[in-house]
Order: sequence, then C-alpha cells, then structure tokens
Amino acid sequence: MQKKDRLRLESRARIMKALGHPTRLFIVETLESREHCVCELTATIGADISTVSRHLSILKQAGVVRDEKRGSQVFYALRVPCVLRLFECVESIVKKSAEEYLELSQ
Amino acid sequence: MQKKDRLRLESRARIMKALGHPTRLFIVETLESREHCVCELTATIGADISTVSRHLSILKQAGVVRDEKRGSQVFYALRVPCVLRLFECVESIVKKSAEEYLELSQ
DNA sequence: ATCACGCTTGGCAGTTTAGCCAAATGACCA
DNA sequence: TGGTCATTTGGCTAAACTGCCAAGCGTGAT
Repeated sequence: MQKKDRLRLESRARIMKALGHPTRLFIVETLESREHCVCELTATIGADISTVSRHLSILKQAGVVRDEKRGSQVFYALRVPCVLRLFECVESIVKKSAEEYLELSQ
Repeated sequence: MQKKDRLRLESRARIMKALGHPTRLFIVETLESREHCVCELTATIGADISTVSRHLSILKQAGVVRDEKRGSQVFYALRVPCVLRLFECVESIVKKSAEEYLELSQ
C-alpha cells in the first residue's frame, strides 16, 4: 500500500476511534446545539472533570471539535457541521441490526 | 441520563469503534466494490490471516459487514450502503484539519 | 499577594486491544 | 480415511485506553 493511502486511512481511523466512545458521542451531540464550556459538559456527564477534559482532548486532536479559551473557561464547539449526517448512517446500521435480530427471533 | 439514551450511545460507539482502525477501514473500502473472501483480503492487507479474521469478526459484530460461507471459503460483504457517505463526512474533517494546518504554517 | 475557580496533565491500576503463532474446526479431494 | 486448504479460536505479550486522584497552571477577584 502507498504511504499516502496508509496516512489517509490512519487519519480517518483516528476520527472514527475518537467517536468510538459513548461519552464522546454524547459530547458531540451536546455540541450540536451550541458550544459548551468544560464545566457545563462535566455537570451533564457526571464524570470527573479530568476525565471529561481528556475526552475533549481526544476529540480535539482528531479534529472533531475546536476549543477557545475565554477568561478562565474553555469553550468547545463542533468544527464540522456534518457529524449529524454521519450519525444517520451509523443509526441505519443500528436499525438494520435490530431488524435482523427481530427476524431471527420470530 | 436515561437508560435508553445510554444504550443508543453505546451501540453507536461500538460501530464507530469498529471503524476506528486503519486495517478495518481498508477492508470496508475494499468491500465497497464487491464481496471478498478472507484469503483475498489477507493477500491484499499482508497481515496474518488470523489477524484479518479477527478484524472481520469485529466488523461483523458491529453490524457493518455480513458473512456467507460457500464451500471452504467465507465471503464478506458490506451490510449497509451508506458507509461511503459516512466517509465523506470523515474526509471533510481530515480536509479541514489539513487546511488549518497550512494556514498556521504560513 | 493570596485565594478561588476552571481546566489540564502526571501518574497509577485495571481493562481492553492488536498482532502473532499454534492448535482446532470444517469442507473438499484422493 | 487421510490430507490439504480456508478460516476461526486459544493463548500469549506488548501496547493502548479509561477513570480517578492529586498536582500544576493560568485567570480573575479580593
């Protein structure tokens, strides 16, 4: 495989991997409406703030979110608008799995 | 968070996670054209066949691919057509990252 | 200057993942 | 039946991930 192809696959995989955690998916969904500071997200999620901060750092490194420091707070926002569409596809996989499960159990 | 929401996030995350590996992304891209048997995929990927088999098993469990045994071979195929569209979004994240990198390095 | 607040990072323990080899299974052929 | 081919699974080690606590760091108020 070409080096270029390998790099492309790796960067895509990094994004998918970043989205491959329930808490991080929740963060992305939350950011769909508007930007949030770390403290808001932490309050909603209920985990330790250090844990939330690490999740945000993973999303940021993958390029899914961007951060902006304002005063003592850091605000995170989605960096691309298409994540919702991405979820539609993922949801169709979930649905198909559920349908086939129902068919098999009939 | 409601149990229903938690389960939804978990099943989505499982799919994302399954796609979060360069080799598995390569497999999915390869299957976009047509189904392939494990031996074909193994030859292209260059890893041990047991490794490829494990990757396929992860994709199957996530509902991304389906398998069908014919004779002594097992053929894998995509189970949903939308994965290509999913990649478009991911690619847009990659592109945006590259653009901002270029801007910063100017 | 000091303190509180918001956040990030170091470090630790437990869990999961990735890759390989070797062994087991299943299908087909001689 | 024995042998071969295609694939899966067990078992192992190294590496990565997750979550928490504690410590560090920048900002803003007193």
